[in-house]
Amino acid sequence: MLRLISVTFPDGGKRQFPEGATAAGVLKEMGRRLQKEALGVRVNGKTVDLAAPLPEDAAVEFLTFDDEDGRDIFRHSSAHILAQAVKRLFPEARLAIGPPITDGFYYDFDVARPFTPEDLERIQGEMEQIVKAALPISRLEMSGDEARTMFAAQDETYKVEIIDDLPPETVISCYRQGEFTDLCVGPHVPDTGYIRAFKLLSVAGAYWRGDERNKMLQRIYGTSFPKKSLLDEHLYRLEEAKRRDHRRLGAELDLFSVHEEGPGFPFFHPKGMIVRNELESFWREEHRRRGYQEIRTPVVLRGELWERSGHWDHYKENMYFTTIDDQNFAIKPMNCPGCMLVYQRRVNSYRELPIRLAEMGLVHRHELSGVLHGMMRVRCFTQDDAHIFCRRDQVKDEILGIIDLVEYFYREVFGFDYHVELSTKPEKAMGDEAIWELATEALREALEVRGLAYKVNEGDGAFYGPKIDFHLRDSLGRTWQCGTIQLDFLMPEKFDLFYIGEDGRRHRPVMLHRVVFGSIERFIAILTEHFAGAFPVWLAPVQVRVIPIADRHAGYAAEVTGFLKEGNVRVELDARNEKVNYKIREAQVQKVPYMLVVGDKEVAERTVAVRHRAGGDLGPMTPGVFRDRIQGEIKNKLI
RNA sequence: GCUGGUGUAGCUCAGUGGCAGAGCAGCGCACUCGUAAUGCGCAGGCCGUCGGUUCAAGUCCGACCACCAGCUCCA
Repeated sequence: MLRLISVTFPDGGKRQFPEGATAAGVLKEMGRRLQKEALGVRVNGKTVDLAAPLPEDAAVEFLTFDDEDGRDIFRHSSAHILAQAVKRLFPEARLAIGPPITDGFYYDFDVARPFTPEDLERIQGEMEQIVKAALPISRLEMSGDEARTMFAAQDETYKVEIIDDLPPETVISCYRQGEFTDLCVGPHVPDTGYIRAFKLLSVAGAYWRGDERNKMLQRIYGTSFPKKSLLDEHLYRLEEAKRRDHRRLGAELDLFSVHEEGPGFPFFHPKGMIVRNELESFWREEHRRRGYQEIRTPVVLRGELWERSGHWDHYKENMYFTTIDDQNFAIKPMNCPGCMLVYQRRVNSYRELPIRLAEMGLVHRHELSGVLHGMMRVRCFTQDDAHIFCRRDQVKDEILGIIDLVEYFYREVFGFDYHVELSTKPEKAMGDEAIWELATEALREALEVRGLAYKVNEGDGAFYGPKIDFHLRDSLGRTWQCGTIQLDFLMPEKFDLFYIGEDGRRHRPVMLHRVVFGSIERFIAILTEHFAGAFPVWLAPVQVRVIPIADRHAGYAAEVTGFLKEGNVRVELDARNEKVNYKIREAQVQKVPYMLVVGDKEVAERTVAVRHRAGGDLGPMTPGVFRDRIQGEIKNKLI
């Protein structure tokens, strides 16, 4: 008598299948489209191979390339094909790890000689053979001992190391395709023929287990898709992203530059300064409104101060030093110690707390040469810093206030998408466990109260305290830390800060470090990429370009230009002897929001023909109506 | 800092041992024009830097510098 098992589908439907049925078997009863597209299956919440036998009561959900888990299975199988190809061409290569990543996959190899671009082509060719052969992929399970023996026999030392790190009783799974077997939890697609379209993109060094003390392995990056058209689309998107790159746009729009003469020390051009100044004045206005007072502290301060603050012990690798009158001075890498001196200049009362001291502080940090990246990662930058000194019972409200401020900036004013991380105590830290615990919990609680989703970033806090980080995305999807809130019980201790309480006694304040933009440089880079250079009108270096059609219209055009200038609009007159098409093209390329074309008709009717960079021809308007319109957009910071 | 790649005109790029090139931008002249590039002309180079090989180096070799991708690190 054949036993039956019950299978439940995502739509709630149930069906019976004979015991031992697999998802692949079930799939045969489903639509043809799904049969073709299913890559794996989620059974009772766990993703497994299509070939895995189903349990008695199975809620199944087939995974395709449209599901994140489906994509991961697909890319993971792609990585195995890469490893197989490499082992065929370079039998002495040792395998490390090869996971799926957001837009593709990679595999790390230990090889005697780094891969060349020509090697990559050969590997790509070999992978094509493997795909063409459509080798069935099967799962093997064994004990840790068996697995260790097998991989040791193949001299796969990294695999052995991974196995040794697993609890001894773990059942080890491997996946085999043709002559190639890899240690892997899976799941995988049924055969190598599924990986129809793929491309190896680059090779780079990567440390084993991400630790720079370990050996550097060779990592090959690739991407793969079930259809060639999707691959082509992806490659096209990468090209498009390059057009949004802030380094390219920074030069094209004449915003900023970096030169060999100052690696990592960016130059701001007149147009870049307009964006910067607009951001700063908006920032000042908003901070005044929220009870901050602005200060400015020196860039160079005595070495002793940095010993007291703990920077000498924990941060000196990143600092620049100098000598003045035979005495040791440091260029500030952070603004906090200077700000402490300002707090300490007088005795503060509990009535004054919280004291919020803000500073657009220029800091210099020695970053490793290999990490410099346009304006995103530089060696000198301006932090929109603030240090808040408060009583313990005020901490939570202060944190909430900062979160509110960051959300207002990011979401409402700029329309950014961002994610939040909670960074905990790093290896190199000051202070004891208990104080870190207290500080970390305070931050966590604020996030919970606020209902913000966050991920925990273990060991990534500052040396003086844990932090909440706000990350923004660049055009290629890489994320950059911008805003941060850091809770610090230690620095006030080091500097013996106090306030006089209601009881007339001295009490220790708590200090919060925070930035909203993070650094003006990085923020402008993110802004540039986010808007692809087409800044909102309030930030646009040139808001309007007036374009007379022929010489005889220049007088009226100048009149219109003057009228707008008086209304505080950043306007340029393009009176060059060029065709309208030419001038419009150039204004478009420069992403100028508004172009005002004036010819015979406009002169006669005292109007301007308005063209918007995205909206096209908006028709005629009087200069007055246009000015009201653009001033409204500027005032409301319309995105 | 590490691994790989790349440095030629302001920008994008040709030039694989034998006279340094093109397009765009710039400048000049003509055209006076209606919503994304008018035509003609002229200029513009320490071929990243330093050293080596060679009769001869943009080209081959070495070191360094900068940039690009990634790793590690970070606002």
